[in-house]
Amino acid sequence: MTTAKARAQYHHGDLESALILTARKLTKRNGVEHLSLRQVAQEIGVSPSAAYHYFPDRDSLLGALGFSLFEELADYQERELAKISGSGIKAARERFRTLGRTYFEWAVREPHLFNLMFSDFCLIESASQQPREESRAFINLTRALDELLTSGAIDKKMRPYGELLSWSTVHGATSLIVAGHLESENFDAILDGLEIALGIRK
Amino acid sequence: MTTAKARAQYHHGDLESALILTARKLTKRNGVEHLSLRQVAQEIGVSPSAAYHYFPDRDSLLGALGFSLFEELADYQERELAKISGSGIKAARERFRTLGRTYFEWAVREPHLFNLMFSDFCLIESASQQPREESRAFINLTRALDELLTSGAIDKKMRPYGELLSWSTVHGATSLIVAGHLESENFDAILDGLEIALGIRK
DNA sequence: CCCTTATCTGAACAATGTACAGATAATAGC
DNA sequence: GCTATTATCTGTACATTGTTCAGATAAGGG
Repeated sequence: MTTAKARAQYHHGDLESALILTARKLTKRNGVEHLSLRQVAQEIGVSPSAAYHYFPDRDSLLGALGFSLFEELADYQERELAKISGSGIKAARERFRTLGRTYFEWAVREPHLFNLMFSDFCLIESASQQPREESRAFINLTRALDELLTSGAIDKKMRPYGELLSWSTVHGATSLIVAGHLESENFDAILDGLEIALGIRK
Repeated sequence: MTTAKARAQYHHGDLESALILTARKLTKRNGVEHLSLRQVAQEIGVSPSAAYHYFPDRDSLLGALGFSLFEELADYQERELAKISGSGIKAARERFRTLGRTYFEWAVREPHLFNLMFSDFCLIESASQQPREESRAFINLTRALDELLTSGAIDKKMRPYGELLSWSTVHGATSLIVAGHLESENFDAILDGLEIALGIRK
């Protein structure tokens, strides 16, 4: 068994993960525009060319990072969901709101990473991935809406619009706030409006 | 009077506009990531340094371009609005829908330019500008919602959420579609959902 | 122990953003 | 109409970037 330290000099051990992780750190700090492959390599202590054994180009590294961020967001959402117990109307509504709130909170906490997720770099990546309807975040949203329906907390007429309307509204409000076109304080009001719009009873 | 052609050699005449216009052309084609100041200068037939007499840096040029795009979008929306005459419920509803539809159409036609508008480059620019509530697009939206209210076509209870909910939903759906996370076909359904949500009567 | 293979280095190239000294043209004062 | 001032643009230079490729280095199987 060789320790990580022993092979630290020439063979890194897990350079691919290190590249993504370091790219995450630098993108978080400086934004996608200012992320350079060379800086990532230097931070790890490896030559710039080394990265090209794992990614064909810079865009591809950013794509891989972007994909991992969708998982990260879903993880966070599910951790927060897990804190809510019960199965009544109140719990169903709280779960729905938590999905929106966590989406927003995550984006505000990591605006540069959020921008990456919905930039051109994640286009090819997401195309080769499963359709968005099968993503974990989308499945959780569907579950929350179904729960609202079965517990009678949502307007039946509005249920078919549930996923698309919720996602669009939450994503839109979040994007506008992150982009500086809307104040943070407005988010709760928008979420209130969405709930009323869907006919969600208190 | 000196013609533009006469001074074409050394003094360009209106280099500032030319820089923005050419930046628009190249960004439209290649996206913000691949826009280079040098290419813009070369396309105009001017040295790279010349640009620095009008913009302190590349980001600033992109910011100026971004600002002009908000005007461009508002122009397009107002041109489309002007095609709708009358003042009944039907006209009011049509005007509201037109605002959403044009927002989306413009973004789909110019995805690279749309991305620029909501990127980091337009942060400082928009901060020094008037608050978003006074932008032309926002004023038009407020007018459309007021018209829906006075003609009795919208749920009074929903009116306070009108602007924020509409803008967030339309912007969100548009962003998700432009970013490749949602199919274009979904937009009309989302707009339908928004109308029902706001209690807009047919 | 050697030899194949995966992994990384080093040097090189073109392109980029940006700074700055100097050239060129327009303009104002006489 | 001449000259001095000013705005505008060029040319050169530098550090940094993405990317390529030949070769060095280490790991692991025979």
